Amino acid sequence: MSVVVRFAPSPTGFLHIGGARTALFNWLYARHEKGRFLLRIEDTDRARSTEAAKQAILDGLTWLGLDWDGDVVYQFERAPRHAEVARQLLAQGHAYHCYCTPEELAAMREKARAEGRPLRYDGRCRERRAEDIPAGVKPTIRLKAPQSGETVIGDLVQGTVRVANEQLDDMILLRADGTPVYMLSVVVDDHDMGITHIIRGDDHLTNAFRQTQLYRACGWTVPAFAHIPLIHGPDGAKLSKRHGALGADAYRNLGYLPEAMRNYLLRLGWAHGDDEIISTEQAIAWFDIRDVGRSPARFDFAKLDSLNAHYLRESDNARLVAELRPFLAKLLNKAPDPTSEARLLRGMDGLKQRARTLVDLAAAAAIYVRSRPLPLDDKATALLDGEARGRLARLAARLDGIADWNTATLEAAVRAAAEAEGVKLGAVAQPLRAALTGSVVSPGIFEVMDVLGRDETLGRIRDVSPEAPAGSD
RNA sequence: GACCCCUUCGUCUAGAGGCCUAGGACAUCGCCCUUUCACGGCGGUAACACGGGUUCGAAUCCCGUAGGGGUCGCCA
Repeated sequence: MSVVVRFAPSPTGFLHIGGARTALFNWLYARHEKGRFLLRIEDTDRARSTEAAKQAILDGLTWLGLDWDGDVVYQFERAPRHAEVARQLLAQGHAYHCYCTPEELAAMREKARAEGRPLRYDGRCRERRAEDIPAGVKPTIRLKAPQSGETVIGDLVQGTVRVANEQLDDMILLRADGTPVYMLSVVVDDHDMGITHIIRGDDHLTNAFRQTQLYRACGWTVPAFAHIPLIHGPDGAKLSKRHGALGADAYRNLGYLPEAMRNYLLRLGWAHGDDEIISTEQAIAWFDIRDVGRSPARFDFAKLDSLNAHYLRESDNARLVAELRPFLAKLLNKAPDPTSEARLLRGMDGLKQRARTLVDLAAAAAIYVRSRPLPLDDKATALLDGEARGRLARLAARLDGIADWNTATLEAAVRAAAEAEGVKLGAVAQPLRAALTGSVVSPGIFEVMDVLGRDETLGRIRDVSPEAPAGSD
């Protein structure tokens, strides 16, 4: 039997990190098994579902490279079919009308809570006689669930989990207004879509029992379940926004690469021996839902950062230049011009090994994009005292005489200058870096000069020279 | 409260009775490389929640305790 899985988010918010991992695991399992990965938008909550949230989810999946098969299924459109199944169950005697009002139900729960009993519906409408039916009350339809015995699910991640049927009550299938509830919609859709494996968050584990009862009542095959642990914050509690409970777009804006996100999320709860850097191809080849761990993992930005730094270093330079555009535009309030982009491409090898995110990279890359005169940060300013500026002026004359402008000739010139001044290389190189980059941290200085070219290099040095105050050129 | 699940270095994890003096990665500390910062290299600190069993032998199996999490809607 071919595997069919689905990712079924409700469009009431962005694609958060937990959902992204659920989608990843479903996608990997489908690709590994050469099955199908379907997408269903659970938009039955009309009040909370929004078009923007739906789009954010689709964009998030696309950005992460998790492509789905076939058309997106919208659950709301299938409400008539869900209602039909409920009425069918009613006709077959597997469900019944319940005339209890929300107020009665609330009172029932309150009483149970006060008496320390489980908060379950007592099934009082199961045997309600015709003359007892209150006038003017629209009934809901409830599942007539087994009252004894136990319901067992064989979960691919959690193992065999069983619960006594007394713990489960008769759930509502169809609301008084005739609309289906989530539990019904999910089961009907999963069945109709031919889902063979339901891979979802652990928070649905208890739902699996009720859904199993529903599958049985309908006479349908129960799919395999795999409830994956939730992602927690650094403190072990629920993931908060500050700790990473962000939408996919937020991670994108934070400068993370989709392949880094995939690798990080994959290793949260799943491992393949000691492997840490895992390509998507390897992930597909190795992934098995049975290898997912049972304990929840904590989200750790530091590890994500290190993975991102790795993928940044591995990235193609041209791609990075392109990825950098929006970050640079935001940082400098202008898009890089062609000259800058050419410099970025040449200087990328030196830049990318120093960054953890695209935001870092943009900040470092700004040295090739900013126009003169460069703003100097505090440390650079402190470094450029009168003595240093004097040395730079003398260095400029020496550089001007270089016939062939490349890292080797530049290094030779700067070293010769330091020697002539009777100082260590750093005493010349650091002020030079300050003048050329406005900072005391940058890629190798000879590389910077090479990328900048003769005119820009000399210009930037002149900007800080004693004779020509910054900003005069 | 009831039911269910979880528990190896700070974090993610390897580990499926002897290969464990518990391995890797991130983080952290130190050293090397070095014009800065990174990268890279080398090395260090650091964990089987606790208590009982079972067994010749337990991180691995069983029971209990503690801690954490999830679920108990005419939300999804």
